[in-house]
Amino acid sequence: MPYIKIKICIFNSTGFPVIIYVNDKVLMENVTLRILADKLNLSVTTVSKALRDSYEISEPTKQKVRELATALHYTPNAYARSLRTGKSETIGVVLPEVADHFFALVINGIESVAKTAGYHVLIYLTHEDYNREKEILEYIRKGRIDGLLISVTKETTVADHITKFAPENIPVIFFDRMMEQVEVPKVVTNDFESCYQATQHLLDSGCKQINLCTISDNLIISKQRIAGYIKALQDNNIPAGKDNILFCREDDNSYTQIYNLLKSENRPDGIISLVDKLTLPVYIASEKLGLTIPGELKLVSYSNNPSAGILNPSLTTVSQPAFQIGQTAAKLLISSMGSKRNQVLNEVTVIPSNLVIRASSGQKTN
Amino acid sequence: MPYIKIKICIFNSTGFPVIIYVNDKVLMENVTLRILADKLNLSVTTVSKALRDSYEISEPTKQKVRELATALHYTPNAYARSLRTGKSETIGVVLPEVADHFFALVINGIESVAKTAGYHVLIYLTHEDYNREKEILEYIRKGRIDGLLISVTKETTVADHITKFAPENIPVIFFDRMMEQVEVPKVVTNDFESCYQATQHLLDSGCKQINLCTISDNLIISKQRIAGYIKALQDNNIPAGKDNILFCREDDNSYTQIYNLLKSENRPDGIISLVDKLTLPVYIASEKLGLTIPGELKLVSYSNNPSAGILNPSLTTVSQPAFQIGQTAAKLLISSMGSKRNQVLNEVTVIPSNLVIRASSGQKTN
DNA sequence: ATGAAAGCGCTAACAA
DNA sequence: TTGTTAGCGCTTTCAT
Repeated sequence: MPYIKIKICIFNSTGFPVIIYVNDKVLMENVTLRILADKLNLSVTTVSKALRDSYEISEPTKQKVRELATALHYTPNAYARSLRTGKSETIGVVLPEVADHFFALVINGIESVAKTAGYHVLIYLTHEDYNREKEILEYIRKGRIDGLLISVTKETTVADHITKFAPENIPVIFFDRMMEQVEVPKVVTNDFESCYQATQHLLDSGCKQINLCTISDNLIISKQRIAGYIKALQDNNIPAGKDNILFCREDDNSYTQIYNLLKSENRPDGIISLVDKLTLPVYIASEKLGLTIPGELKLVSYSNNPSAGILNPSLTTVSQPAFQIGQTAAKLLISSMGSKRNQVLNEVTVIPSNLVIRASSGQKTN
Repeated sequence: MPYIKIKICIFNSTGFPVIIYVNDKVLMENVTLRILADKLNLSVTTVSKALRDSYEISEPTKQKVRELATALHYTPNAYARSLRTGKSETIGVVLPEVADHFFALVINGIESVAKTAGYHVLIYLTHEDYNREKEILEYIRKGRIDGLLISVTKETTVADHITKFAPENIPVIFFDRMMEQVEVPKVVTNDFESCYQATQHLLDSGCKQINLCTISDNLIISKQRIAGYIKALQDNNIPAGKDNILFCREDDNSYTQIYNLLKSENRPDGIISLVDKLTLPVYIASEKLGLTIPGELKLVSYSNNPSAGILNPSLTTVSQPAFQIGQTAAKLLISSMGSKRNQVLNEVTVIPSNLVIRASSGQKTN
């Protein structure tokens, strides 16, 4: 016997399917409050209130409504609700890059909080491009998000595109890469202190000449780290100059630069790497040159890479509280979205980084 | 003279600010089509059509409308438009983890395509938790997204939560971690072939006994890689058994397991690591045991880590086309959202992985 | 305790 | 070429 399938679709005025029958069985029905109301002989208002557990509605009615709603898999239409209430239960996250362990962990933190609080997370990547950042903010400023978390690009120097969110009543919070001149809350880590601490640690381990390796950039966080490094040296009466800082431009061959540094006459006996990706080059260059770590060269690196402990020798790191930064920023944002039209203050939350001492800095074996 | 600031806000019925005056200057006005229409003595319809460059509207009118719109920074209200059209210009991405270089690159690929096509990207993380995946899909099924890109958790074995999207007319596409039984397009890489190729490569380099190292899991992609490995051995008349596969459970100390393997009587002379994070342990264990790579042990690893080339010796990798997978999946999704109610076919797009031969597998010096 | 009516801002069918 | 009208699905007064 041949199988005959009859499918009937009923569309609404917009051309959207409302009911689909397949062989007389209702396959899908776009369940709205209206439909629930009709089936129960109630008004839309009552159903709406019942589902939101209003005190105005009697218990038996609520019961009936809830039952039917779950039976028909009712889910409120997000657009309609948002249009009416002006809220979207969505927070926007704008950041330079997601293929970076630090930012990835921040996103995890944000997402965990958002999920718990019932918020959705829209993510936009700037790829360190200021124009793209501007474009994105323009694009999401109206109606898509209830709040914004942002970590600016290295290029960002003016903040017009960010301050525009205030009049829209969309709270903004900076995380990690903030702009001092914008009066919104900021969640950052203690870059000055952590680098001061790292420097002091190397000095305590016996280093006489410590170099900094970084990628050239304009970020406040880099400047603060450098300042912390210089301050620590000064406090120990060691002259510090710009020539002790190695800027490895991203497009250059950073390995060669590091190799040359370690090969030179006055090579350092201590290195602080401000970025993760310069760590491996230091290890390999040292091995090539027969320099032992931590014997002849001590190393500390900013890193959130879980393989730090497994390197040989294990790597002393300054590890940033990425997950907590994300969590904290998200919590602050969500609570400031709750308070109606109360612009939150220009407060800075500092979550300290951890100096995790392992073998590469010489105070611990293995 | 004291500075007096007078701020007047006018709210609409919902309690939202419509106009804000500060000292008689309009600071903000929630610009809608209605406001544009009133100021220009036109109807809302005309303005709407003009802004969408309709052929029905005269050029001078369009001109006027556009001018005022940009002058007042008009942006259409996304909720209202979505409610009316049933489209949100948003695609949802559900995946296990973002702090994983592979997935991070996939997201970059998706985002690049979405951005170009004018789509927003909602990201949800499952953290390998099936229940969370189910919850998330339930949560976004109504009205938030126009299309879904998903890579399932290791735990996911049933697909009810995914098939529910078809009747909502929301196209779904799998990327990387797909489910064979669900009839939607899939974008994957050639796991069987790539592992076959890696195995053959090691055999060609002179290996007699090749072991596989992986984390125990149920993913199809892992099974396919293992199958490819076994097939290659068979094709070379080498017996292959499960005992040549080392399962490093995530919670165990994988380093110790690898160390013991390399220390044992019948240690392998070739290793294929199916996951990035087992690479460094192999390097370190070899060094501890005085085994030279590639002399006594040849190594290939699945990895998207950019530092593969910088390891010593440089690491031969199977690198997955993560970015392209993201791009392709997003393109397919967007094109299938364009075609009205035409369910796309159950097609599988395979984007091949690359075997990047470097020093660790012995066919290349340096 | 329940319901009628208005309207969020937009688009689309249908006049004029 | 422009305007009138209706309505997407929901929440929120304000009756009843």
